[in-house]
Amino acid sequence: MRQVADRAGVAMSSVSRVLNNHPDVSESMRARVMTAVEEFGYEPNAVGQMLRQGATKTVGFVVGDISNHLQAEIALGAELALEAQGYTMLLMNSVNNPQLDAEHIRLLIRRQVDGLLLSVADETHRPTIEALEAGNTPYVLIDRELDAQSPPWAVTSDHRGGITSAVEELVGLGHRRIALVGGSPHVRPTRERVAAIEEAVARYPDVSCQVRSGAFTEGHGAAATRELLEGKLPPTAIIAGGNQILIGVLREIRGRALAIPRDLSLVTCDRIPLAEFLSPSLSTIYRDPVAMGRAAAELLLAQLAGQPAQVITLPATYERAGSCSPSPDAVAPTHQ
Amino acid sequence: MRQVADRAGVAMSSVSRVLNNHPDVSESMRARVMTAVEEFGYEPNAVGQMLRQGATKTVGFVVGDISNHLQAEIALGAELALEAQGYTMLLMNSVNNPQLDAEHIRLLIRRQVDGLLLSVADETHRPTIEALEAGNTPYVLIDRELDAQSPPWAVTSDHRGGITSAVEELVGLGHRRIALVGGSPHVRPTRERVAAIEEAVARYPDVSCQVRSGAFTEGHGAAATRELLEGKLPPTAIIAGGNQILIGVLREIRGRALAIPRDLSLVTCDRIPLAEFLSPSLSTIYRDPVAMGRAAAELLLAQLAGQPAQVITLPATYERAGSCSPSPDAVAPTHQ
DNA sequence: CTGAAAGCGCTAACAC
DNA sequence: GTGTTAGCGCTTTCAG
Repeated sequence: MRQVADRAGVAMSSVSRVLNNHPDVSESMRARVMTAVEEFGYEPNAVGQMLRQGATKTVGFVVGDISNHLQAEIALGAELALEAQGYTMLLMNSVNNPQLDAEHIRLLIRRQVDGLLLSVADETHRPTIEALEAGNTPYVLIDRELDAQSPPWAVTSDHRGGITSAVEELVGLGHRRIALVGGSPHVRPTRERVAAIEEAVARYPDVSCQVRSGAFTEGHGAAATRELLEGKLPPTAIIAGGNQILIGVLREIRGRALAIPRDLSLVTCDRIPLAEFLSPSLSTIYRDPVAMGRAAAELLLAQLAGQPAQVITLPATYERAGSCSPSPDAVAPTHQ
Repeated sequence: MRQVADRAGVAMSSVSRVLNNHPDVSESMRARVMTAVEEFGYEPNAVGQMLRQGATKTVGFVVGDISNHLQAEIALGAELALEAQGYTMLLMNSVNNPQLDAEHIRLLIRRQVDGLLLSVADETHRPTIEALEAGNTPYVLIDRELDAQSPPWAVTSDHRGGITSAVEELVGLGHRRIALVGGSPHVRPTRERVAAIEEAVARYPDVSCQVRSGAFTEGHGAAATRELLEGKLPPTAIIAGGNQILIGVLREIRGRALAIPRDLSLVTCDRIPLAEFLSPSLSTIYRDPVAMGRAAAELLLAQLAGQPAQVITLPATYERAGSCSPSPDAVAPTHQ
């Protein structure tokens, strides 16, 4: 910038004013400066600006695993919304390790991000909460609830609504034993889904549910499914609580040569690209992850603009497809 | 930091030395400083360090669309490798818009990233190349070839190997008309695949291929498939050049109620999570995207360390599955 | 309307 | 070993 100023024969402050569209600049000044800028192909150094202005126009995103389609779409939605407002996103994968969550939060705060978007692996992990409260960097939670001091800013999904609709349909189809293979119990989605299925089932005296929380992994999906199917009263319908879990569930079902939906009805949470081509197609509790990411970004920007805390809840809707059919129990007794 | 120095009764430079593990610090100094650091919970401001040191320990990643599973895994591999060396990743989605690629490159350079990882949408887009040559920020191409001045740093996939194996198997199964539904012709993967299928087919006088390049979209996948199947000599085997294209191809095939592999054999490029549960399972030309991302990150770090330019090529291997069977042409003439 | 000067937080020379 | 000082690139008072 010094170069540009010298070349144009003006002070650095004038160059700065021109580049920042300050109102008090004469046309002649603007012209001379711009000529010099073009001549050198000068581009302002953003790090200098950050230091001076105390703002980095950068947002940190702590995500479990970007290779998970749901999280990738959330990240996409957030990135696009942030970019539209001149912000850039620093992405850190915590591979569902709560310890890494906390380290990443600290690192991002040291890097002076203006705000954080958080989809942490464990809401109860103390170091995570401490890292957040030590810095006073604004943050928005993505489908998480933290036991923190400050009023919560978050975008959440209406998992209860989705699960409730699914359970009602399954009960209507005659299912009396429904299972949920959930992910980590330390995050909101699992807790909400568990609560919802238990409440929904409680409304029908002859319907029961079995819940297997654990982790958002194929391994847990498979192990829980095995356990359920080998139990004394195996469920006639299973709800898989996420993409990775679904894969484990499907693997176990395939290994037992069970036919969906004849032997077992299946519902999954969150859409996944090829699902429409499975036969039968999968009943899905859908939410719009790009919209979630966008909403999270907008909440963060609102927070940065000084607005009061708010939580946005987005819908999760049950979409019936071919993987659910009347329970064998409901039809079998009369025909066999 | 001033606070910490005052509290410990030492100079700021001493605090800096302690925090950076400079060899020439006495134990007593270290102790006093650390006490003060703990007391205030002091964390160094990375922006100050960046400005002073002229390095940001940040790498920019320009990606087409992070919600594409292949690219998400590449990003994951890169991020993990970078983080291990203390680098952080700025992610920008260009939604396959070459103009955005160029803008993102300029923005990242203004932000003083130490290097760039690039998976641009169009290798021939002049502004992209100009943005790269204007800054002299090191970069590594991810499966791209750019007509630039500097010697190329890149990680590439051996698409030729993968396509060649696939074609050979299909020919062995009796297929004589093979089609490739490719993505954008302005990127290396498409060019390599096209060249490979044409070369492979040229070795068999009675085998021909049809190529439909276009875009990495479901729409192109569907449109190209329709065109091929409605043509005079429809192919008996199709190779889909990517995840999105695959979806379009499958949609079109489903719409025509064709059975795979009876009516049509299908091969796809790049693994996608649920593919193993399709029936039949999909023959796939596989490459390890996490390894690609890791390799790209390592190349960039090598470049930053002053090593000479290199290109790493990773394998793409054909994995046979249920979606390929003998051609109807090969068996039909004798039996009908 | 424009220039001079201070300073954001940090580290690396250079003195002592 | 430790302190002093300068300056990374920028913007923003404050004077004029």
